[in-house]
Amino acid sequence: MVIEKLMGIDGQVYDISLLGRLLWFTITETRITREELEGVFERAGIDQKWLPFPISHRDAFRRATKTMELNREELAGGGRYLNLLVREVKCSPDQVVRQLVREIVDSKNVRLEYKPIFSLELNGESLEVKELVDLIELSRLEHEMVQRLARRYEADKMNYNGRHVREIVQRILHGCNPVSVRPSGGVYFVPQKHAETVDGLQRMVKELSGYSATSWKSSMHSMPVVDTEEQRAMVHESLEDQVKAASKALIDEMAGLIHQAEQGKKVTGTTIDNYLGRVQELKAMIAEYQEMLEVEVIGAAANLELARKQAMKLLDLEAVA
DNA sequence: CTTACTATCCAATGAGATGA
DNA sequence: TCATCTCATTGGATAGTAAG
Repeated sequence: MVIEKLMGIDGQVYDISLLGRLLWFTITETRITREELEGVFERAGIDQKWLPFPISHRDAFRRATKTMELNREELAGGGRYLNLLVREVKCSPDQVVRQLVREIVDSKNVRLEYKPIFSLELNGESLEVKELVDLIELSRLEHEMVQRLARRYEADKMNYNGRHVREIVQRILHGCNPVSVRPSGGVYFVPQKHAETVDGLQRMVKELSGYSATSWKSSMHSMPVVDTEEQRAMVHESLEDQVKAASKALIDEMAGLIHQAEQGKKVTGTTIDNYLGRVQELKAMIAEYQEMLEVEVIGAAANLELARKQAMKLLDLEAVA
């Protein structure tokens, strides 16, 4: 039982028992360099072990070229639309080649024109752009896209984006055994014992909001969940749903593996360890919540037991092989 | 072969347009 | 005014792919 002092709106301080926190966040498009990110971690008091891997040139090249794509830009004259597509042509350890393809949809004459117009190459770390058609033929839009590429690539090499940041947040949150309160995520309950980590996350997201690339800022909010019957029921119900869903996902995945194994495909020990690990993780989570809620999580536990049995069956398969 | 990462799909959501 | 739709955005899940 966790007792906290909370000030009521009447200014009085009350002793209140807290179950945990309800938290929600949104991470908007972000541009942040690794150095800046290290600074954010430092100031928020987050362990540097959660830092992402350095950005690879290859990925930066892929992201930068991907932004050259266009969808249904209406052309002068009417009835004709321009699409720009980026397609990968070659990928080897020292070179990536992509081509920018012009697709013109002509709805009046019911025709499709399709033509590679640029070759975009990454040789080692350096970007090279070669035109495949006469420059005269190029439209203003196409010119712009190509001109923007070099800067885009430099920027993407230096900066992590919103997706990266979201992943960092989620990885850290995962360690707090969160329960999604809404079916598709977005709002999480986190037990009080992880309140410190949640505080750290909130500090981190606040710092990160300074690096949002849009007018919308990243944000994370949380509010205390007071220990009442009603709140316990809310957490319990969400937990049951989540563990059932997670167990089912595990069972289905393992069923697929067992099927493959029966077809003669090898199932490696590490794959099985991976599943057993996930079963253990869920089990630990149920244990944590059972202790906290002082209830038996019966339905979910039963499902998890099924998952565990299936994992054991996988183990048997491995033993035979 | 495993791991990391991107692209892509799907569902939920909310704003705005449209029409009865 | 209200119901219905379309579109864009967001988060989650997953398949495919290249590096190590």
